[in-house]
Amino acid sequence: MRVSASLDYALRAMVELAAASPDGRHVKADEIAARQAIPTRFLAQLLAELRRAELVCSGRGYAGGYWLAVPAADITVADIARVIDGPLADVHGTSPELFGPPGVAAPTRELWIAVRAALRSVMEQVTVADLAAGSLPPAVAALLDDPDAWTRRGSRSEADGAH
Amino acid sequence: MRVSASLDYALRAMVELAAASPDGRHVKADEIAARQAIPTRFLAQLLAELRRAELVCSGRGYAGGYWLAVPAADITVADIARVIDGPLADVHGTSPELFGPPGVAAPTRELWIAVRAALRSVMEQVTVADLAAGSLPPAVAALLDDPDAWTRRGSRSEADGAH
DNA sequence: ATAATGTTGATCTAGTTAGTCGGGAATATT
DNA sequence: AATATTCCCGACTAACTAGATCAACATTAT
Repeated sequence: MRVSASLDYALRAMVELAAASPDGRHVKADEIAARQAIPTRFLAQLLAELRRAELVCSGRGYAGGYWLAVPAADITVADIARVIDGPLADVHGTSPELFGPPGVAAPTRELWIAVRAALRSVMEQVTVADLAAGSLPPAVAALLDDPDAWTRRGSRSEADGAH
Repeated sequence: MRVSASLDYALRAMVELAAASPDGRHVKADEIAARQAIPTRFLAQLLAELRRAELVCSGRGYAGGYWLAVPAADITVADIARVIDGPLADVHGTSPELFGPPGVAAPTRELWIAVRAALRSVMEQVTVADLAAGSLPPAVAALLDDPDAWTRRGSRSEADGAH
């Protein structure tokens, strides 16, 4: 899974807005761009997409800026990903359930559906409120308990047992 | 997560080889291409990559073709994905654990690590032997029990409770 | 008015994806 | 030895996407 720059930027921007939302503050694009080291013009495009998707609101002029359109606890990472990157999972162009590999490879369809389900189990559970508060939901945080989760995996597995 | 044509093709080719492996049969590229509706020349490139990664072996001439270099039960989907597409997860260029988002967005790092862990929990568990046999490991098959896993998700969540 | 801010659409570059092609090298059959 | 069959390798292309920038315009508080 490749997390695009757009999604990373958009998510971080949303966390900034979530952090400001308890006070009802409006945050300017420039402010977010500076705090998160995001190219200003590029961020503006992303915020426009989020606005059209009605995840954020905006206002112009002196008191302008951006703020969340709904409570931070109601916006999941998956919501943002779908706005910015389209469907969570697709198998070279079609969605997994419409994908029909022939012959003996037919079960790869179930594989991709399972992958999507696994992805959803994280991305639909974590909200921008969680991220702004710095605490992931228990079911997700549990994935981080395994110290193995924090290490990069080599090209080939080393946990083959005897070989 | 976008599953590239390359990964889809390579995985299906590996399942074909796994299905032939109990008999020790060599399978020709053309044969796989025909059975799986994959462009022949393109498939040949992918098989060459898999050979360089020592997942398959090849031979030329009349009795030529491809066969698995190791038992099908030792080759996971993640192994193939890493050969064809590189690391399972990266956050616009760097691996999740090296990623250091500033300020209030810092916890997005843990998010991406959790996403990677979720991905691994499927892709490192399923082997090409499982796929060739048509039965996923119990822990993965459990993800498919929820009928929700089989449906596409709309742009916005409908499970908001009251709103 | 005017300065600050968001909005829109065009544009640009570099890289990736998906795929093709030609010619060569190895191997088994005849 | 000749030949048919198969894999091997590198170059090539066309289309698309990602990432980013810019100019001009619209809106709003002071």
